[in-house]
Amino acid sequence: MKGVAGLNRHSGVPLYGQIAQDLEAQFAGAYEPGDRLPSVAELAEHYAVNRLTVHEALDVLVRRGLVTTVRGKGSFVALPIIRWDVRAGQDASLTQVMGARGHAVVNRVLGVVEDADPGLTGELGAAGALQRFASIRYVDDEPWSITSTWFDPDRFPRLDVLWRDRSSLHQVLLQEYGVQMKRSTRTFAALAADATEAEILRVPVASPILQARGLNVDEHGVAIAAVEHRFRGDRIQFSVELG
Amino acid sequence: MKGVAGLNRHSGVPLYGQIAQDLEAQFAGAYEPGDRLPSVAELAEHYAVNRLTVHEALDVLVRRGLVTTVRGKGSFVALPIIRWDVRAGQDASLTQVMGARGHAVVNRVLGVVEDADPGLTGELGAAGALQRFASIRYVDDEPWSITSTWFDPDRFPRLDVLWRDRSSLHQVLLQEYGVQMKRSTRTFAALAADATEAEILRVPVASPILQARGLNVDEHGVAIAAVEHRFRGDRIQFSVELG
DNA sequence: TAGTGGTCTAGACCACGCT
DNA sequence: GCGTGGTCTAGACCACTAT
Repeated sequence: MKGVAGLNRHSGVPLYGQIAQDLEAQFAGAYEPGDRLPSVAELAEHYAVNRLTVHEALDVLVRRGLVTTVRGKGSFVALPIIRWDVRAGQDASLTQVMGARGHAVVNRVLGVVEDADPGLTGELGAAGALQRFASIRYVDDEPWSITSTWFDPDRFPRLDVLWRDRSSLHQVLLQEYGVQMKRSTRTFAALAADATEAEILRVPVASPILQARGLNVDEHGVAIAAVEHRFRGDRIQFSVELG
Repeated sequence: MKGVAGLNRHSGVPLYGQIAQDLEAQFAGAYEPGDRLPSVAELAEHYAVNRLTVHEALDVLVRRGLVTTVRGKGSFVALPIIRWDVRAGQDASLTQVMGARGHAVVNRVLGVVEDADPGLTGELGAAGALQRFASIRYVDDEPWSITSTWFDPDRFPRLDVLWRDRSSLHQVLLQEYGVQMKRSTRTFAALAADATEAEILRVPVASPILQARGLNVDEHGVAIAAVEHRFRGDRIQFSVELG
């Protein structure tokens, strides 16, 4: 069974690319999501290439989200991607939407720091420095997004204490300050995860990240918070009604 | 100058990751965008590691868009990312916006095929199969996005002929059919480029792609086209004012 | 202990750009 | 021809999982 798959060493296409393509083609039919692939050693023998070459092929598929590798266990066809529409309208927070569907959403506040970003301070109409909250959102114990939220501490005193380990910021604002927070503007970009983000979100370095930045306002349209979300690209999409 | 950079072989962090971090840190200060980095061989000697290990470090930075490598020439600090806000409101097409700023926008129609996607057919209220236009958008001769656009051929007969090699679809629709096309809904996701997309957009495989799907409507709010853009993540961001 | 994927080395050859 | 990055091999060692 050597070289049976028809690898071409002089086609200009690297062997690991050909192997990745060959494996991907088999995912439609021969493999089910969750199936274990042959081990690196077995694949290396099957394709008659070095183990490293197989590893590079798997690396391509891992970065594309088609394969998951676990050290000591094996390589697996990735589970079908669960995409959630975070419909942009109104006041529906992810915590509420997902909670209604029976998912456990936990928001963990990592910490609060002073941040004197002049642009954001102006947008929020603050007099002094802002408080920046860093938090991670987990859905069913899986990390989904990293969020930075900037508030004016003069407008929301003691928020750093009140928001500690409570899932929903929306709830805290409503119950403690009587403020109904809504999304106002959002800017979307596709980024690649750096080492820190990758570790927090448990994805490979350089995985796609959907970045959503913008402003949140109260019921009178007054800006009360600046937000930056970094969603795992394999878990979230964002829907918007325009104009 | 061997091992001078303080690489730690027993920290659990792979050497290529440490090297990537070390290089990235130097980009703020020691290097300017466009500067050539030392060659792989020089870096290997500097860090006292194998060439392959350096290559893996550069690979991380390339995938994150921080470094560009050119075979036969060298590795270079990537040029500053030009991000363009495609403000979502109204009828402003990218062609118009960029043209007004002095950039040459060319839209090349790759081809037209029949596509009987039942979901899209229903959304467009079409009776029969749709026409799917595949096109690539170039800004200053650089590929920026791959677009698929679905039309009802009964509503826009001969569009496949009229839109060949004309930059602006908006213009064609306005001049030939008297229709003012606007964006209606958009869904954003972050994906990883597959081999085909990567080649067309001239980016590495698995680079971040900002996918925007949705509907376009005429001045009466009637759906006339379904659209899917795949933007290079390093070239485009999308801004939206929410309701 | 055996099997898995992850990293690293030394060395080789290739494709490409420049001079 | 020479230097560049890209690919590939053979072999080694490691970290982790399961039994």
